[in-house]
Amino acid sequence: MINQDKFQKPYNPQEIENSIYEKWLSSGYFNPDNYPENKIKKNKEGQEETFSIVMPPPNANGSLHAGHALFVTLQDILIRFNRMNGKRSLWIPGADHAGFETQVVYEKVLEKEGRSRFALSKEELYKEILDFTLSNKSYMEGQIRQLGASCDWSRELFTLDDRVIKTVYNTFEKLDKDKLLYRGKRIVNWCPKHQTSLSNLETNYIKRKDPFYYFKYGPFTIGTVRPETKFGDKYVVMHPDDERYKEYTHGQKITVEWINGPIEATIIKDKSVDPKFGSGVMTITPWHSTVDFDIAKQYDLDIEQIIDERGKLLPIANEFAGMSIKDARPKIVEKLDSKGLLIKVDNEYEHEVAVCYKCEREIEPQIKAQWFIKMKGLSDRAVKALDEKEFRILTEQHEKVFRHWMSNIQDWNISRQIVWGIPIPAKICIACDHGTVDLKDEITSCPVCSSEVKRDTDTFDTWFSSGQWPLVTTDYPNGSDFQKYYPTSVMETGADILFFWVARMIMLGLYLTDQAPFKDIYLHGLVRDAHGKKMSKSKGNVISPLEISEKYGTDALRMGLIVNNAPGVDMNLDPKKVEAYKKFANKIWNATRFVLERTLNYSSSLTYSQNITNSSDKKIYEESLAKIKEITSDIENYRLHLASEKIYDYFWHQFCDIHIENLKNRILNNEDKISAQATLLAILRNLIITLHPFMPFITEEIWESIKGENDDLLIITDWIN
RNA sequence: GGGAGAUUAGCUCAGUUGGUAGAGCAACUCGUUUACACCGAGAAGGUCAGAGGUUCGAGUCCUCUAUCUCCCACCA
Repeated sequence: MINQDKFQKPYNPQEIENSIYEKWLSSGYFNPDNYPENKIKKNKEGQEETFSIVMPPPNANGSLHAGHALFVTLQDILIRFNRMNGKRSLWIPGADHAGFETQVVYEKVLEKEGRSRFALSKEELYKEILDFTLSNKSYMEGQIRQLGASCDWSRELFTLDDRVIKTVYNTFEKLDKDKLLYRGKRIVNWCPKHQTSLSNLETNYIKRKDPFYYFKYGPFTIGTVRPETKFGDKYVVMHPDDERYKEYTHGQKITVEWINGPIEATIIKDKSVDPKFGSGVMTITPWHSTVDFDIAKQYDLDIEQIIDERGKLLPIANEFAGMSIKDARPKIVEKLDSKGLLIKVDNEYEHEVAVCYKCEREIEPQIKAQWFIKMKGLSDRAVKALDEKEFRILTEQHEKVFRHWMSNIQDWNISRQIVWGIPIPAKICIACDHGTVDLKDEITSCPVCSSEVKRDTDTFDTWFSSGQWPLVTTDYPNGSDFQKYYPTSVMETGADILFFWVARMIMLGLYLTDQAPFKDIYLHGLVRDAHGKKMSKSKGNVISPLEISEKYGTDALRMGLIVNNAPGVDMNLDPKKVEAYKKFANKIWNATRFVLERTLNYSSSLTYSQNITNSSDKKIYEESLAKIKEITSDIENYRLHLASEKIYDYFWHQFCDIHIENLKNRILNNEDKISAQATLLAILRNLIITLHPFMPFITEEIWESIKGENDDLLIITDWIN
């Protein structure tokens, strides 16, 4: 029976969205276990067809932003489409504790309250961040629901759940056994503010002009922007073929006057020095420079720490000890100048300095004992998998970037000196600093020197555990989901975390299962404001997807996010565009009302197309089916930006503007009326089905009024094929 | 230093395998005709950055130039 009362009022998304979502939830259809058996497609081998997506777990440390709204929309469209196409479709939601990211957010909270993380014990800090994260997590889940995500909440996983930790620990141990893990004293990117090491990906480079100083160093001239590191410089390096310095030999010792009096310097000849840069001579500071460290290691030179973890000079700096770099630099230059050792200053020197990607404080390279994963073999396997099409990257430009990064990969530092994360299960020798993997917490003495050991206090880089996300969410290695849904169908996420996350998931997935964790990779770009500007709080141009959704409706927001927004490229979100799709929702609503008013004598959907007898009606019906076929093919090939545009255009400018306009006169004038009515109803029904993945709320609401007696919810209704 | 990409209507962007350019917004004219003014009808707007080339045919493929954007990276 058709209920048309509700169509007397304009469409109001706020009134229906919550109840529709509740209806879906109580139907159980978000969970593929509840999929009606008779609808499931089987492949040639008689196996059920499945479709699966692992949701990139949003960081549980704030509200959802436009990027989240975009990925929810894209993934929900794919899931709904495949669900309607007879596949058991699983979308696994999650929440990310987001280690360093969240700790940084929480430190800002502390700062506002005038507190410091360093005044808290590790346990206290962990507890506070956990409470903060869990409350954000439930808030965030509500927002994902508001966006219409048809994910299976019964399978939701948090990145600190026991199942995750267990898998991560086993992987850590396996890497150790396979000799892909080592603990090494190496130069790491050290952030003096956050007091932790960072991976290369967590550093940015900013262009800066700094004074470049030339100093007299014995018979040589050396150049530097960092005089404060030069206290311990007792090696002077030049290219072996540099004619200017041929009188000096490798290993030769000379005495030079330096900052705090005369020192003995040793000549090193090494090809890494560029004779064309400056004077072609440099001194090295191995503790605080990667290049210098490599040279020092090669020739087995002494390595001395000059600057501590807080960015202050150590006792080696004599009268400057305890001073910060910033304060000390001009004073050191002054002293060198007064000793007649300053030759000149170039104030126009432009270079790039590494900074912490969160606080922009200059990275202070330090030598630290950290856990590293050898990446070369893992990356080779990933590239081979790509070559052999074990998975594909749908956007060509990203495939190129991926290959480039993979072939230049470096070992991965997975240790972080923060409390908010998964503790590294290892023991460290107090005497020799040797690290031993110890999942069961049973090792009490160092296997190398038998000395006492302590627990490693570091935690894993978040991305080490996230890198195993498709495994843990499908319950690797023995869960039935793992058998059924791994490898997943598609990984849809932001192009900005291609290296952070996608690359690591591929490498770890291949390492553990010999299968890439997903078949297709769909990457979306950044969501910018209406004029292509990056959204930022300071610019005040942040568009909250939840506000937009409340104002224009979730369906309109979803359309605004995807129509004509091509995969892989940055996209602009213009509220005016969303408004246009709010009008579209209203158009759909009114068109439905009109069609129902003129066709009330039809109540069973099954008879619709059978009553199309007029030959021109048949033709437009066939044309509508052809259009749907085209749209279907676009969705199957991830061209959602085209599919959404086509369904919009067809509904409005063909179905409404032309077909309804023409047929309504025939109905009024009683010319082949039944065929005209049947045509309108049949096309409307098919279009509502086709629109559903894009605009799930309004279509489900309309479906209630147009479905046949034997039809279930639209979410589970068969696609038009 | 290395890499990837962009340049199409006033603005923001589509254009899938090469076949005489499309959408939304803005602006213009007309229209309240009984689904819808959150509307309809109509008109306007582009030598597809520039120059060469391949082709019967190029926004689409190739080369170069200009401008812009992003990513990666241990040159003192």
